[in-house]
Amino acid sequence: MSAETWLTQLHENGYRVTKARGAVVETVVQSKRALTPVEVYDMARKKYRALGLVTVYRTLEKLEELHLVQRVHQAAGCQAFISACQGHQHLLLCQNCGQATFFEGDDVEPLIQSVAKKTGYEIREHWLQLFGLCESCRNN
Amino acid sequence: MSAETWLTQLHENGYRVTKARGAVVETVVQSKRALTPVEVYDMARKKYRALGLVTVYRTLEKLEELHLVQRVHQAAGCQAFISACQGHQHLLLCQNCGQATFFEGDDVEPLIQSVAKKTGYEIREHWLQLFGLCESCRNN
DNA sequence: TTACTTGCAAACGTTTTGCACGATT
DNA sequence: AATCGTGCAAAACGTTTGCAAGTAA
Repeated sequence: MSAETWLTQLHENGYRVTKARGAVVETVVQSKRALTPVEVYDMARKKYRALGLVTVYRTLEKLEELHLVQRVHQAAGCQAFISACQGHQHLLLCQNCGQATFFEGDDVEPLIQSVAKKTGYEIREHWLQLFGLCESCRNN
Repeated sequence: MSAETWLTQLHENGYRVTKARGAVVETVVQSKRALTPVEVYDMARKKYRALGLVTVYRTLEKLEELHLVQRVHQAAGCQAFISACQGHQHLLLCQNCGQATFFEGDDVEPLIQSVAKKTGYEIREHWLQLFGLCESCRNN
């Protein structure tokens, strides 16, 4: 998905389209890795020098609210964000290069049903992440 | 598992058994919920007043290292810890009362194999958490 | 006795807030 | 013109570190 689409989404939800938001959105859309707010700040400032870190936080907050971005949980912490425009998806992360890949998790449904039955829970959300080595990192 | 077992484990790994560690361990072992360091601190201080927050952090670090405790990732963040004495397990969390239940995730293996095949990844770790309402919270 | 452990205070990095100025609609 | 968004500075927060005193082995 393109940065323009995201900006349109922001606009349609009553938010204004500004240079600062443009730089943040472009940075996150283009990245193949999950980025921390400071990483977004450093990268986006190459596109728009006057950008402030506070604006990065506030923009990421709005993007998360619109489900354009999702949080990535890792051993180091869970302050990293990645583009998530296709709705809820499961993540596969390369422990070497950090590259993130989404995968379909249809197979999770039966597991959820079975756990719900065994435990008496009503399950409302699930969250699955896999970690390993991507093809190109395996070959090095 | 009991607090004594944990303290023995600490001892066998070259760590000393102290009142401070006893209070932290007892608190975490007894809890059915994941606790943040500050929550552990507040609760453990009822058992040992002189306890410092720093010691809680340092003790949780050692317990995590020995795999007696595992980190719980939630929307609010990933600073909560829960007893994890049975090795790697999957968590089911009640969104209302916070109660945590472990469940077997044998069914995850085929999914992992299939993703590995499709993506070319070598998958080394996985991480699955379910969220919902526990039986007693559903009935209220 | 020795080395590990402790609590305190201070440092640190991250995230949030208050505010006057600036920009978008 | 009105409202929303901005960057700055400062505050708040969670976590880590240095250190001298205390404690387990």
